[in-house]
Amino acid sequence: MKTVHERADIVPLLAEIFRELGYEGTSLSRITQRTGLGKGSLYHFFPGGKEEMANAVLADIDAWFEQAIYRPLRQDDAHQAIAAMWVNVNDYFRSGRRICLVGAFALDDTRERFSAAIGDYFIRWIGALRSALTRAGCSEAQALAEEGVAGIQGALVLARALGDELIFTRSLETLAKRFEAATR
Amino acid sequence: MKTVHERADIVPLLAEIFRELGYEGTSLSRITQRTGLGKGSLYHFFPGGKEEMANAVLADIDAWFEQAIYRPLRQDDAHQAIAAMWVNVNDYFRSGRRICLVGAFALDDTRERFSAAIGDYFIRWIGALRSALTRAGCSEAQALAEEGVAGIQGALVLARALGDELIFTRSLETLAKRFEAATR
DNA sequence: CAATCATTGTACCGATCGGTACAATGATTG
DNA sequence: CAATCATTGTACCGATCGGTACAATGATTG
Repeated sequence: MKTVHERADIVPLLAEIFRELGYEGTSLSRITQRTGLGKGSLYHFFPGGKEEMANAVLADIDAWFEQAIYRPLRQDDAHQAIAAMWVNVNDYFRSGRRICLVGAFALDDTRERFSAAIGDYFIRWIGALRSALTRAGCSEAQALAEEGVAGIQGALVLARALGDELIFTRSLETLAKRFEAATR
Repeated sequence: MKTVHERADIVPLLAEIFRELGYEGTSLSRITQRTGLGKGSLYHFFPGGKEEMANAVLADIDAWFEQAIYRPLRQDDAHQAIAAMWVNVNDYFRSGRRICLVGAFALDDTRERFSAAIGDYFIRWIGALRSALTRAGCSEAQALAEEGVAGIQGALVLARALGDELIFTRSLETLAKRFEAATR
């Protein structure tokens, strides 16, 4: 028997595995188990092996954030885009049950492998958020944008460390209020 | 030739290795290289292997935070203790060049192995900080304490991701100002 | 229908993994 | 000085690592 897959369907599965196990903790045998794809298929779609898989995942994540978060922040109504960001981020990270793969990669030496993609992700997020804040009339837009993105990353760490979903959503609400106060 | 070591001298070396490579990324051969200790010594001091080494590191970290951060926050003058916390944290994390091992462990599935120690670390940090904030007259002490600890963790992620030391120190200063505004 | 070619499963590779066994070493103790 | 015992270096273990080779499969194309 032979099941045929498409590369695009595999990337989200890989993302979830890397998220749970980290780059070093993700072995090809685990990938085989959880995706149902043999090594033949895996290396057919990703000739560069594990590193190419991780790069594909990072590109996929970047594309999602670009269309769902960054672009609205840059182009749409500033207040609405910022408000939408909190909602979308809460959904995307499943109220803190899901972590940010980019943030996790940044913490250990897998950062060296993907430093360009990792730096880009945060630079663009902060930049887009600063843009919206500036348009909304915030005077210290850069500092507040950094604080917002850092706050989200920190809330993810706390939520995972405490096994507490509520703390993530609660942290986002606190940040949202602070942003509202700074843009009126 | 034979060099004799003590267990207490090894733990900080192990801490630095785990910090850089993560739990899964830290192999015994890397430990051997960087500590200069052979497997014989390593398993003599830590019969439980890698897991016992990580536990020893976590206990060491906990002890340092207890005496340098938590206890002052609980017992000393609230304003002074909070102000000292920002300084000590900035030093300890080397302005963001060093990461928080506990936070990093929380993000992937090494959390399962050490969940008790990881949860404890953050519970006690937040608790001690809340205690100081309450004594200083802050009305929303719990929320602000969570925001402070999360802010530090997030700032570490950002500093590493951007390879920017300044952002960490700057984030701490922003948090410090917010705390001062809330306690007067 | 025949030929092509993307996709797959399996067998296999050397290197490294975490861990064990144990004799040699040498400081400490009586 | 002799005996003890913590500490060490080395050889070795099976399991798993990431990766390669390649024949078999089967959908797509002409």
